[in-house]
Amino acid sequence: MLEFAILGLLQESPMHGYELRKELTAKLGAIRAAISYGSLYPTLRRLQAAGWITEAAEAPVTAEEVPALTTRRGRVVYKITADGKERFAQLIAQAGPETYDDTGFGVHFAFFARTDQATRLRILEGRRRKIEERREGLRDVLGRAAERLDAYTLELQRHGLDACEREVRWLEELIANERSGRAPTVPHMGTAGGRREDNSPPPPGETRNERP
Amino acid sequence: MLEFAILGLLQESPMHGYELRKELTAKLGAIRAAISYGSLYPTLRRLQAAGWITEAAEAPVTAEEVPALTTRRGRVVYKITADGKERFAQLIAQAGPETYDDTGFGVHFAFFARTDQATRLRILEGRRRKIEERREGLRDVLGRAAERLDAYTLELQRHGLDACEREVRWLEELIANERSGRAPTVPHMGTAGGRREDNSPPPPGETRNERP
DNA sequence: GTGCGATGTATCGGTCCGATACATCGCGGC
DNA sequence: GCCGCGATGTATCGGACCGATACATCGCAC
Repeated sequence: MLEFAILGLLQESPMHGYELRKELTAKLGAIRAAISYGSLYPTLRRLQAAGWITEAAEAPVTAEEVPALTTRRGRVVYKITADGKERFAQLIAQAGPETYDDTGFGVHFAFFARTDQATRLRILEGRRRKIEERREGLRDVLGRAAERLDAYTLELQRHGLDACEREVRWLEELIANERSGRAPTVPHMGTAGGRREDNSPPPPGETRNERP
Repeated sequence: MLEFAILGLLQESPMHGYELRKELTAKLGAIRAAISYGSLYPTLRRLQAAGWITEAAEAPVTAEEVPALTTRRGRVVYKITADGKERFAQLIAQAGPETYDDTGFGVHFAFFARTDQATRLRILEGRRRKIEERREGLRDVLGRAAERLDAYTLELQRHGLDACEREVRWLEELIANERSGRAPTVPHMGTAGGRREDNSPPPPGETRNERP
């Protein structure tokens, strides 16, 4: 998962570890807490060893002011390689079961702008199926095993069931949108305050403004 | 987390691994997928080594029919010890930051029937605080960094924000209920079909019917 | 000039997952 | 009668990721 996310982000622009973590946190904030350095740095090393990314030594400020007084290790900027882009494409294409669990789906969804429509559809439907299964499981427990469980556990299940039903509806809308051409923008099902003006969806596909 | 859940479940009745997993799945189905044997069995061994649980060898059928033709290892039933109960109480009392993350909170909540009211309140409020922080983070991104992100990422954030707002409301109701005496039963905020008849909440505290 | 919060890289132990292996039991079908 | 097969049951191994920790630098306010 981390591998996927890093490869995806580095396609937008080269970055060093710290920056990568911040961008990751911003992009994936909805689905998981900040990612740990304890996984980030080892993963970067692994990707580098595999040849998916390379270390692009940061040109120190204006290239002549270099203090060199200190060890001057400084930030290590990583950029994606051609092999890395290929790898990313391959990771998008192949969908294992982990593609549909909470984290896996979230990460894939976050990079939908780099995913072709057919794959987007496949992932959305796979996720829906998975959530529907979870929903049925919860309904079963709430129905059949209700008397075996205490009131708090039951309340937890109800809340979970509600979340499942809500997500299924969300996915339905996304799938419908996807089928009929245009990009996301579910019509604000929440109570969440004011949706800001424009937000016109870009055409599906490559969308993000690459920084030069 | 697993340690906590196992100790909690074994207080209700002795069980063997497989059964433990099923009960765990039923009780925690709302917050996480089935727990893996790859963590369950090692954890059982760890708990046993620590003296929190003991192996209560299953009396094989009628105690004389024992075939012994095969290795006859069979199921290993575990029961909690006095130390184990003490440990569980201690785990409830001390709340680290992990008590408020998705999994940690869910597991604690699932055992609220064994938790005193003051602690329940503390955990609910801690969770609310945490979710409010996540919510603010998402609002920030949606506000400040909106133009830097593609339409899909934004949609993901919106969905996440919606979930946060929903959970905060849920927690508010639980907290209000908790303060004014009686147990859970949030008034069915969902579209979720028919709530079955009674469901009268038991008084807070020990509630679950112990199997003899 | 000095302290302090943000920036930045890095490692270590521990928890948990997913895949895999293997044995037993009960039951329906042939 | 016996064969297969799905549910029950215990177990290990490699790998992913986390949380704590350590340490160095930079910019800036006091």
